[in-house]
Amino acid sequence: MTSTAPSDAVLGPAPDPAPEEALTPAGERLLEAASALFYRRGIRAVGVDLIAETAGTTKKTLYDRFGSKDELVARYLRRRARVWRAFLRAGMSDAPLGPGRPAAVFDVLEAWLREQDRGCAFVNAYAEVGGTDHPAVAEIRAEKQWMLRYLVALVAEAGVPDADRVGTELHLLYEGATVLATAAGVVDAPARARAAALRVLAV
Amino acid sequence: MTSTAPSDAVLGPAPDPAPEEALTPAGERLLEAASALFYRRGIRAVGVDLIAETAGTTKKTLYDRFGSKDELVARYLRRRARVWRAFLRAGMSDAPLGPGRPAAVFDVLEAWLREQDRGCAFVNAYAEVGGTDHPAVAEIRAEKQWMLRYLVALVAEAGVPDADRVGTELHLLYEGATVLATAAGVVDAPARARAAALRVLAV
DNA sequence: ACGTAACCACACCGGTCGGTATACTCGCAG
DNA sequence: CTGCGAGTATACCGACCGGTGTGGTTACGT
Repeated sequence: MTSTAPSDAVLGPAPDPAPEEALTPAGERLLEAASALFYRRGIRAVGVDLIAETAGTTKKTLYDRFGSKDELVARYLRRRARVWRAFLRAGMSDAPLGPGRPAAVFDVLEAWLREQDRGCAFVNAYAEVGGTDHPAVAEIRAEKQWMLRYLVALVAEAGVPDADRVGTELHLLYEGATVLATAAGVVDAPARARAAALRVLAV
Repeated sequence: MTSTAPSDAVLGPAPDPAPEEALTPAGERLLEAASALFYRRGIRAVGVDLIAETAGTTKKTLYDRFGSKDELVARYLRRRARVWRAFLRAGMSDAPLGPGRPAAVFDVLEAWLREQDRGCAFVNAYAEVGGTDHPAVAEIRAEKQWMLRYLVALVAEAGVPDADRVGTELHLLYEGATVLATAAGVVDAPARARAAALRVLAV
């Protein structure tokens, strides 16, 4: 593809596809309403009655489309991963090439967190379903793994040596920045992480 | 005091006291049961009936002692902060002096996470109550701020320049390691963070 | 003309939620 | 001896939980 994303050669068989099964109009409204509510208030705090009402439809339709609340939660996370990846790739297309390029991820993160003030939906979801066999657990693991792979590939393409180690360290900074910006209210956490990233990249 | 903890001179008026109001025996059992259940399963997933039953007492006693579930949650977090700080200080007493000393925090974190497999109780709690006026929010903010101050003081005492900036970067790595070790299942995240910390400390 | 997928309105289910009320027993300090 | 704080046992409250069932209305493809 283009230089705006790590290549498949580095990433291995792109673990991204899964073309998102189509939804009926009411199903779409339900997923939209559920996503907003789950993210803002948490999963267990939101009942299926509220979701159906917000979507302007009924519980019957919700269960016809998604089967269970748990599956709806998994769908919510799967879609959110797709949205974040699109946002990230779009933001990275502006970033200049060179060894400092991976640090641009933190600029994208900063912009993202300006709108997404409840932090990482996956970390939040894991707080509620971790340690169970909830179908969301797999989506959470997948997202974190994807992000690590993306960062490692970015570092490798930037020509920085030791891509595996450096990519992992960027991942640590990325997660730390998200958590501190949100739970601790440290608004400049992404900027701080970006500065640290440049040092880790030895630029 | 001793060299096992940042001094008050660096930390400012130690924000640690609050001697923990005493509890009756039944109250103690309730808080103990609630702590274990909240941490393992999440706050909203645990009902007051289960807490009372696990503690071998009744809901009546729970509400006599704590007034509400929300207050019990806040107490749970307040106590947990105290336990973590004691664990941290005890672990740091073994760490050698010198510019690499702050990195020992990640050894302590690794040991802590070997037993605490649901990650950071404060991050998890924030996922459930963030964005509300829940009394737990203040405890969460306080814990994160305490940890930042502790790290900055550690860095300063180790004689590393730019303590404020470096302490913040260690904080990012610390939070990142906790989140990745838990939600992403990256078991060596604390070790990776420790290595990155040494580089940030320019040792 | 017929089947069917999508949707809506609404009623219903057992169970659990946080929280309150009543009534009783015990040990202890005045 | 009395009063009180602590605790136990149990019943109750309205609200909400996730999930199901019934019946009826459109619109569309064959």
